[in-house]
Amino acid sequence: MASEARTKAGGGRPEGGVPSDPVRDIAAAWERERPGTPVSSIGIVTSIWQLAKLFGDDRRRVLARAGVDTATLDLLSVLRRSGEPYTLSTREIGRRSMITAGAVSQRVARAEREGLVARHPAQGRPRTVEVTLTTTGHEVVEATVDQVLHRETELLDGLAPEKQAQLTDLLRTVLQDVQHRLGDDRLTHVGED
Amino acid sequence: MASEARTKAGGGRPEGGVPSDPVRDIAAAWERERPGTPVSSIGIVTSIWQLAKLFGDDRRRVLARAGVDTATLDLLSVLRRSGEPYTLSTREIGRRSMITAGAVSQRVARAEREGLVARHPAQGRPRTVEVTLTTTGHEVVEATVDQVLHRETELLDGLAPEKQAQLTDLLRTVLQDVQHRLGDDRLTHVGED
DNA sequence: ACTGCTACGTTTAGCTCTAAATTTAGACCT
DNA sequence: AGGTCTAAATTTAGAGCTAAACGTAGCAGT
Repeated sequence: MASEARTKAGGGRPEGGVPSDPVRDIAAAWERERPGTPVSSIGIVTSIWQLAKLFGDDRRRVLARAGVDTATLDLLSVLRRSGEPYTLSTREIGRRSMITAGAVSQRVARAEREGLVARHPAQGRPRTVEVTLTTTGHEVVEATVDQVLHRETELLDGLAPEKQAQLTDLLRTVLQDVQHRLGDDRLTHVGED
Repeated sequence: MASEARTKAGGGRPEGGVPSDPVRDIAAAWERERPGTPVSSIGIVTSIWQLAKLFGDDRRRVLARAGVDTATLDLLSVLRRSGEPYTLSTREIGRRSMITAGAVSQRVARAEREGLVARHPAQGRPRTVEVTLTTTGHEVVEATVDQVLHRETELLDGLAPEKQAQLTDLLRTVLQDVQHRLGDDRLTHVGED
């Protein structure tokens, strides 16, 4: 029992023996405990989940030093990237950041409180609110984005460029496929607005 | 402006033209707006992030129907997988689930309130608390795990088995590498205790 | 034996998210 | 014109998480 990540791989001791593989151990544990458990997705889903956690935690720490939080930087980045006049509807922000309308409202409210964005009703399109980057908000993006992206490039440095390209391709394929299967609704009305 | 995801790909309309690639568009937008921005990590990090979000949201919806939340199922699963006697220290739970000690305390408290786990001081090891699956907790795992894993297998069905294997391999490599670079501290004391 | 030290778990404050209820203001019928 | 519908944003309730402060209890050195 409790053989997971301990049996013979040495659980991380740097002795150069058999390389440990915690994710594979999870699938093996399910099969040992419940033969027939459908484990084939674990090697992909669990790795993705753990990588997202590692990258996310790291990004939070990097940004904390600059006094920003990840949710706010995400909002500012979406606006910055959209180009002049750095303005998007809240609806569009939600779609691009993959969060609910309520989350958009709260992100915008927080950022507005700090003077990073401004809100105003859209011309011609009723019931629509547009969000614009302020000068301060623009400055915050410029001061932090490179740091974050450069840091993440470093973290991936160990993987040969060729393999990085392979991985990028595979992930793009999976992402598109999964989006389709998850009823696509959040992505069908892209080209408009 | 706002050419992101709009320029010519048609933004998801199923017309069979140039396939849209929202992640690539993000890198392109940074380069257009801020030439020199280090965008090389985006194809990997952003895809991982979005996939984690899609899988996570979907899992939450699947589990909501069964009246469980993802954090609780994660706790129960770790215990279930560890095998008889379905018991782990809170420390070990935190390490395996990649969450802080405080988060473990809260997860365990919630699950204990619902009668899914029990807490008791460890024999022989002072200051250590062990958490055990109750019969009810065991039943909840059995009733839900297959559903979740099967669903995720389905979501990945579109990718040929060969490519799934390739992806699994690449992700394992990256995961190990990134963990090393992130000072490893959370993983060095694995085999012990 | 006494005094810090250290390793563990818990509690607290604050942030962020989702889902659901609520508000708001054009648009459509008759 | 007046009532209903609908599409948008916002607010609210509640779940989770992290970081940091706290409590606690063996242990080591003198």
